[in-house]
Order: sequence, then C-alpha cells, then structure tokens
Amino acid sequence: MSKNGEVSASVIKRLPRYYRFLGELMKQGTERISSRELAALMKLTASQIRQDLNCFGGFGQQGYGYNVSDLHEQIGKILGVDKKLDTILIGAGNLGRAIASHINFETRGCRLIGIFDSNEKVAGKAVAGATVRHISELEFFCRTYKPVIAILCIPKANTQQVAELLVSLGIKGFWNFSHYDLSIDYEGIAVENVHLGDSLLTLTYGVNHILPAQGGEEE
Amino acid sequence: MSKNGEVSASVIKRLPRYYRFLGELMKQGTERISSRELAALMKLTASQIRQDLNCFGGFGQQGYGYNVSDLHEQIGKILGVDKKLDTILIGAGNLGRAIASHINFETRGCRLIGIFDSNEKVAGKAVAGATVRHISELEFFCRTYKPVIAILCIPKANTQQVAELLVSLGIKGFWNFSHYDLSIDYEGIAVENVHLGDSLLTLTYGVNHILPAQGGEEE
DNA sequence: TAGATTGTTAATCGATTAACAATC
DNA sequence: TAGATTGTTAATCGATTAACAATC
Repeated sequence: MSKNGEVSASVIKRLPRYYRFLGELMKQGTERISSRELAALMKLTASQIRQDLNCFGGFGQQGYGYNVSDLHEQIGKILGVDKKLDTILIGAGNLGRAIASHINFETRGCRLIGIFDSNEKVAGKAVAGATVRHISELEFFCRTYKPVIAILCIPKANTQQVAELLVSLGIKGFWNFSHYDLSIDYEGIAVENVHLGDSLLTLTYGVNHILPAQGGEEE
Repeated sequence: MSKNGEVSASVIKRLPRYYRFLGELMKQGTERISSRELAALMKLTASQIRQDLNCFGGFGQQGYGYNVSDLHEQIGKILGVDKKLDTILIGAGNLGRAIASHINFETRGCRLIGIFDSNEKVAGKAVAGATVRHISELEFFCRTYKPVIAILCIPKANTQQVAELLVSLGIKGFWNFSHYDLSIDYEGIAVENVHLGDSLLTLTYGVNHILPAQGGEEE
C-alpha cells in the first residue's frame, strides 16, 4: 500500500470528492478538520477517511486533525491537477460542444488543445473559444502536439477504430462518452466511461422501485 | 433476495450494461447464450452473471443457457423501460440542451415533457423539439402534469433549493449534473449523481499514474 | 500533563468466485 | 441416457468499520 503499491480503484474514485469538499471548506475559511467532522459532512465514516488518506501518506496530526488547505493541496498533487495534460475532443455534436464549454479543464489537470469533427460543415466553427478542425487533420495534429487524453463524443460504431488510431498516436487516456465499452480493449491505457444512458436507466429502476413501494419495501 | 427483498446497488448498477449487451446480441441475431459466453463477452465471470440474474428470478434453463431476447425483455421490465416516467429538465444551458437532445429518453423508460430555465432570454426557444419555459411556470406545470423525474443542469448554488421545491411538488428521482452532492439530503428519493468533473479528475489520476510508470508499477 | 485525534492493526461485513447437485 | 449449463450453497477475497496504541 501507501507510497508505491497499488491503491484500490474504490479509494481513487473517492479522491475527487474529498478534493471537492476540502475546496469548499477552504473557501469557507475552515482551517482544520478532524476525520470525524469531515465524515459527518460527507456522510462517510471517520475510519474510512483515515484509511483512504493513509494509502498516500500521513497527512494528519494526532490530537489536531488535518489542515484543510494543506490536505487539499496534497490530494490535488496526488490527482495531478498541477500537470495540465494536453487533451483533445473528438466529436463536436451536441454533447461534445457542451462538454467543451461546460467543463473547467484546467482545475482538473487538463488543457483542451483541439476539437475535431468528421462533418465538414462543423469544421471551422468556434466552440469554447477554439476552432473545430476536420478529422483529417487529427493525425498531423497529434504528431505535432502530442496530446495524451482524448474525449470521445462520437457514435458507438466509430469508437473502436478511432480509439485504436488514437492509441497508436500516443493517447494514454480516454474520457469515453460513446455507447461503446472501451474499458474492455486496452491495457495500460486509462479509461473513464461515462455511460449516460446507463446512468439514466439506473435512476429509472430506482424511481420505479420507490414509487409503488412508498414504505412497502424498506430503504 | 429475489422477488421482494433488497437487491444490492452493485447488482442494480450492472443491469443497464446487461441490457445493453443483450440488445446488441439480439440485433446480431443471437438466439441463446450461456453465462460462460456472456461472461467472456462482457469481461465478467459466469458466476457473477448467474448470481446477478438470480436476484430477480431464474431466467435460464439448465443445459441450454439463456434465451437472449427473452432475457433482454425481462431485464427491461425489471428496469422499467416500458413505464415512460414523465421527466422535466431544469437548466437549458450548454449541458442541459445537450442532454435534452442527445439522450434517447424513451428507450430508458422516460419521457421528457418539459424544459425550464431561469433566463428570460432562453425561455421560448426550442430545444429538442420542445419549447423552453421560464422557471416561474415550474410550479403550475408540475401540479398539472405531475412529472416524477427531474434532471438538474443548474449551478451548484441553486441546486439545494430547487431540489427541495421539486420534492414538495412530487418529484421522486433526480438525475443530478450539478456540482452539488444531492444524495446526502433526501431519503426515499432516488438520486443519480453524474459528477463529470469528478470523472475527469479520476481519469487525470489514471493517466498521471500510468505515464511515468509504463511498467514501473504493476497493472 | 491531559485530551484529542491520528495511523494502523484486527474484526466484520458484503461482494465475488468457486463448486456442485439439480435438471433440462 | 449423456452432456451441458443452470440455480444455489459454500469458500474466498476485498473493502469497510471498529478498536486502540502511538503521539501531537
């Protein structure tokens, strides 16, 4: 564990949330916080917080707790928000354009440096302050600027081949909004699948199983 | 377990993915599949698939496996894709408009019946074939049409109060895209948080910890 | 020093995997 | 009937929680 060995995915998935809450606390001017207080705020157990943080080192101090801004900075470093990884977005449709303009890339350790689309009509238009390039320029662009992250907002049918091309061009991470399960195909490449359809279906299940129950089933 | 008792969240989260893969298999004309074959396809274990499915009943047949279209239909019913829950969307900014036009609601058991925004200039414009209404009409609209799901694409600062209003107006489920952790505050209400920022940060971590390693750390 | 709270080990809980008898 | 594959119970694994000695 700790410094070198593998940190489990469950822990890593919680880091951004810690980072977010600590950022809030900082804004509010909170200087120190104990694992117990943070646990109450985040609806976790104090044990879990201490376990999670100790995967990366001892950030606290016995009898005192954790220094909020210090811990925030430490977790930021662990996540890599200071790195600004060069990122490209493929697919400037509804969703792609919204992602480009809605997400604050810089605060998540990324820098959006290019947007690509296969539609000639979209190419040339401005999105989020950048000009959309035609997909035919992708290869030259990647060889020149060497982006490491690709955001995929393209139809399921194209995802596999586009991803393969991008891996060959040096992409190390995919933020995948397409309907295709990328995780399956590449080792040594980081993949975050955002399956919005699956998420909505999970909610549908939840609502359907609350509605008729209303006290029928527990929870 | 099975019919009545609680099915764990881990199982439920996997249902949409099963549903998706079975839909694909159907399209390809596959008639039957064994848990072993499906496991190979989805990169799961056959055991897990059989365990998961048996939370809801015995859909298979010994010596044969599962009938693809039958299983697809069964899972669809469990999720509730046939119900078409009335859904409203709050916040017609970049992301809200993209969600409205990008998501196929009908195939996820929902029907988008209203879009609202607090900006007078946005109200009246057409999005995804519907007209955006001013937020002041929300209360009347809900009392009249009784939607059960609300999609929140609004700033963090407004989320809490809007959600409280919506709960009082009968909303039973939130698909929350705002930066605010809704899950915390309501029992008996289904919440799916889509924290895109957290997802990107997780990817950033992944890429930063693959890049320098490249064989240094395992996995 | 006494009080508080961490870091860490041990205990518990839940989820995943393996095994196998039931059965189509 | 023999072969295949499920449904289900038992074993394993990992993640969460509890406990407590270390220490600020």
